[in-house]
Amino acid sequence: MEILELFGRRWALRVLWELRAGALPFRGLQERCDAVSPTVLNDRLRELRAAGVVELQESGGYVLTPDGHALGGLLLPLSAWAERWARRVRTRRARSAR
Amino acid sequence: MEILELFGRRWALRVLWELRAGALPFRGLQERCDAVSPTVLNDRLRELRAAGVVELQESGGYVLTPDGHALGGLLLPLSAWAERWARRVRTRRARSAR
DNA sequence: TCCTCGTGCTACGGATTCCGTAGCGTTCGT
DNA sequence: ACGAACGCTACGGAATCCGTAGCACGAGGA
Repeated sequence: MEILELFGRRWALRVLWELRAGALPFRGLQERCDAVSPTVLNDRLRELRAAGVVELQESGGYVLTPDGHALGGLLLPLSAWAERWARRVRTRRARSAR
Repeated sequence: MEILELFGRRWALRVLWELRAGALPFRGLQERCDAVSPTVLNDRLRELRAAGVVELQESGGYVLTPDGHALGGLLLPLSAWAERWARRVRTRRARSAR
C-alpha cells in the first residue's frame, strides 16, 4: 500500500472525487476543492498524472484515466460509509451536548 | 465527503490499514508506519479517536471500533487496485527506461 | 526496595508542506 | 485589438510534519 503515500496528501483524494463526474478545467477543479491554492493543486495534479490516474486532455481540462476511473469507483462505498458516519457523529455530538 | 479532510492527512489511512489485523500498542503502530514520529502519530490517533473509528483499550493498545472495522474493509478493494497499479507503474517505468 | 521493562505520550527545534495573493504566457472568439 | 478562459508560476508567511530526547505510570523480578 505504497499508494497511501500519495493519497495521504492533502486534496489528492478530493481531486479524484471531484473528477469522477467528468472533466474539469484547472480553475473549475480549484473551485470544487474549496478554493485550494493553485500551487498545491498543481502539485497534486502532477503527482496524480505521474501515477497515471489523471491526465490533461489536449482540448483542455483534467480527466480520470481508465485506471483513475476504476479507483474512483472504489470511493463510492467509502462515500456511503462517510454518510452513515457523519450521521453518527452528529447524533453523538448532540448526545454529549445535553 | 468531509471525511476526506481527515484522511487527507499523513498516516491517517495508514494507521487504519495497520490496525485492520488487530490491536497494536503505540510503539508497535509506530514501527509499522515506517517509524513515524510519535508527535504526528499521536495527533492522528487523537483525531481518529474523536472520529470514532479507533479507540484505546483499557488493557492497552489501539484497536478499530466497529465503525473503523467497516471502514477498514473498504480499503481491501483499494488494496487490490493498488497492486495492479504498482505492477503497471513498474512496467511503464521499464518501458520508458529503454 | 530498587531496578527494569513496557505502556502512552509530550517538548522542542528544524525541515517540509501548504496556503493566499498576484500575475505570466498562450489561445480562442469577437 | 481585445477580453476571456486556459494552465500554471512566484513568493512570503502560516501550518504541518519530523527526529530526538525524555517524562509519568504501572507491572514484574531480584
